[in-house]
Amino acid sequence: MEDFVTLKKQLCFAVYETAGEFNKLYSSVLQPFGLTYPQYLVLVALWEKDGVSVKELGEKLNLGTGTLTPMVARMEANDWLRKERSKADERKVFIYLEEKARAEKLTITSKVAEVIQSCQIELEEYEQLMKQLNTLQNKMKERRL
Amino acid sequence: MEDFVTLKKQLCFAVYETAGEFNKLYSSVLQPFGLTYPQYLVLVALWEKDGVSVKELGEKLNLGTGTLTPMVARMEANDWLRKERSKADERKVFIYLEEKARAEKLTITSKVAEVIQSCQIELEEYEQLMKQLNTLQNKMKERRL
DNA sequence: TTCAATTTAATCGTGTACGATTTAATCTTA
DNA sequence: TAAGATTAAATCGTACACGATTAAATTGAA
Repeated sequence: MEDFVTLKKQLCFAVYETAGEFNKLYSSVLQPFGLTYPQYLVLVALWEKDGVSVKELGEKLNLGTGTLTPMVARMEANDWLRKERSKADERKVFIYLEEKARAEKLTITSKVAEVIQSCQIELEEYEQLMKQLNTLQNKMKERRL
Repeated sequence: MEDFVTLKKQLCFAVYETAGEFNKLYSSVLQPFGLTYPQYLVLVALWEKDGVSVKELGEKLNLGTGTLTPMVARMEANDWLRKERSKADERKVFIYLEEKARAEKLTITSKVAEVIQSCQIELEEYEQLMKQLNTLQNKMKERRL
């Protein structure tokens, strides 16, 4: 009558674990490029839309400046991107991809796609998971107003 | 023909985001108890089985000593648990719940359950997600041998 | 027009998380 | 049984991640 609370039964833990697995899997692919998994997500966001402010990037990735500022600095040091303070509004800092990021895009995304393919995830399963995770997220976001 | 690579289409990002949402949701519940979300997971593991070695705890949570050692130290400082070096094998360190952790168990788990309930997650959806996440994890684990 | 509210990033402190190395204890095997 | 292999935990260095605070620029209302 008591132990409903076990790790294996917790959805939160399943998500936590899966996120960890993705992190490890992607890291192994990205390491040769000198990229971490979160840094790769930044690149994906910028490949999608270049020249965004830190705020906008943060909204896309659900990250605050406490995380982004140092991460962007590291990526700048590694020539992935460049920061530029806006002339029009000096509070804003825009982030632009560097040549290296554009040049390596195809190589990196191909390698990543290759590894994901090799996991044999059915398209149907993939899409259903995406949908369910989104519904779940929305419910949690609503919950905390 | 090109931009299949967008954040919103990436399963890895959906999982990453969802994990973040869980973290924030749980944190808001746990903060009054002076617990972080990962620390709560440690408690769940110990409520399930008390008196385990650091290694065993790490296997259950998918965490290494680089993460666990300092975390356990903090939880020890906050009277949630106690460390004890094994007499039989002095390499091993066993972890035991303290009174505080046993006493607060019901209060904590009730509060957590309450918040999760309020998210209105259907049982069917919950179980399907669990199942799919597990299959996904297994595929990724297999992939990296 | 000025000064208080807001916005944007940077900074700070704490807490995971991971791979690699180190140290100490135990086990193996020649 | 002594040396080498293995195991367990601690330690180290790096990199997120978050909430709170700070500092500077902009906006807006009296």
